[in-house]
Amino acid sequence: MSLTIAEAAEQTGLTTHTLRYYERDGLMLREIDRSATGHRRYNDRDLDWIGLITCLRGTGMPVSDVRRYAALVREGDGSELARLELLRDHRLHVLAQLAEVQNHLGAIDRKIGIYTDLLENAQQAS
Amino acid sequence: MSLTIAEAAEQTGLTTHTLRYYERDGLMLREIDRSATGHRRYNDRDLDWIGLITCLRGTGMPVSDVRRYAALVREGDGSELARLELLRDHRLHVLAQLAEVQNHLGAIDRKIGIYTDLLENAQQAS
DNA sequence: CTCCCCCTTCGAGCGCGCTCGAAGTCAACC
DNA sequence: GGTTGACTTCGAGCGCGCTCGAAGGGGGAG
Repeated sequence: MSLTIAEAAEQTGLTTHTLRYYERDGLMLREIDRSATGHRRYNDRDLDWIGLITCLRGTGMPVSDVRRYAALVREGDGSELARLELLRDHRLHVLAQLAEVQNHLGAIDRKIGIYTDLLENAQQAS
Repeated sequence: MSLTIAEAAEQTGLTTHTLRYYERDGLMLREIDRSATGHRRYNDRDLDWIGLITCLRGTGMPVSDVRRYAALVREGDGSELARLELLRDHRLHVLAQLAEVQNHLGAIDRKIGIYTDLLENAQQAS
């Protein structure tokens, strides 16, 4: 139940470079365990946390905010409200961004409709 | 019905810097008209086109693909199918990206639920 | 013992999409 | 005539998030 960095990379879909980068940039909850020879060993909790990072990053949260969130979790008891607020703020950003993308997508779909009709008519005419 | 670059920026929500950048990077359909003194004058068609660029960029299309699309439009008759394919490809990317974001958002919402419950119970206990 | 591969750290580099600043022109207003 | 301010071009710079390469250390297979 502990993975090398290469295995963790495979599992999470990130690269080993990115995993090390997240760690040195303070996004991880703690320093990753090491084997006797100094190699990183990722456990289940590490992978869960990386999963959460992926959700946050994948919805556009800046690395700096992920770092802040990680710091709150590291603080432990008492920071729950701050964490909740951070997540709720982010949620609103994501919803706004989704609405905007869907709006833009609607315009693109209309454009696609125009070209589709145009080409269908051209085919009929030929 | 022709706007200065500052007015066009205001209308489109872009900056004057970005408008010039789009032009020199080949995203516009043609060179923008100039006043007697060499100042840019944006007309309605320019603004419509910038609106489309905004939709494409706002849904994550890379500048290089917008440039390709603009080149196809400039080519004129005969490029309609290529334009349609480009838009359809992009549409699929957007849909995939939306699905991923919504998926990630679900995980975040569950996390928010956990913290919300936690804090409600804490409040009851106090 | 050698080979090979995966790991380590550190710091530099990169790709994208702007973003900015310098230096200059011109028109309008006081 | 001087000042202000919006515009011009050009090229450099920046912020983000990785991404990569150099240089070196084990450790297991043959």
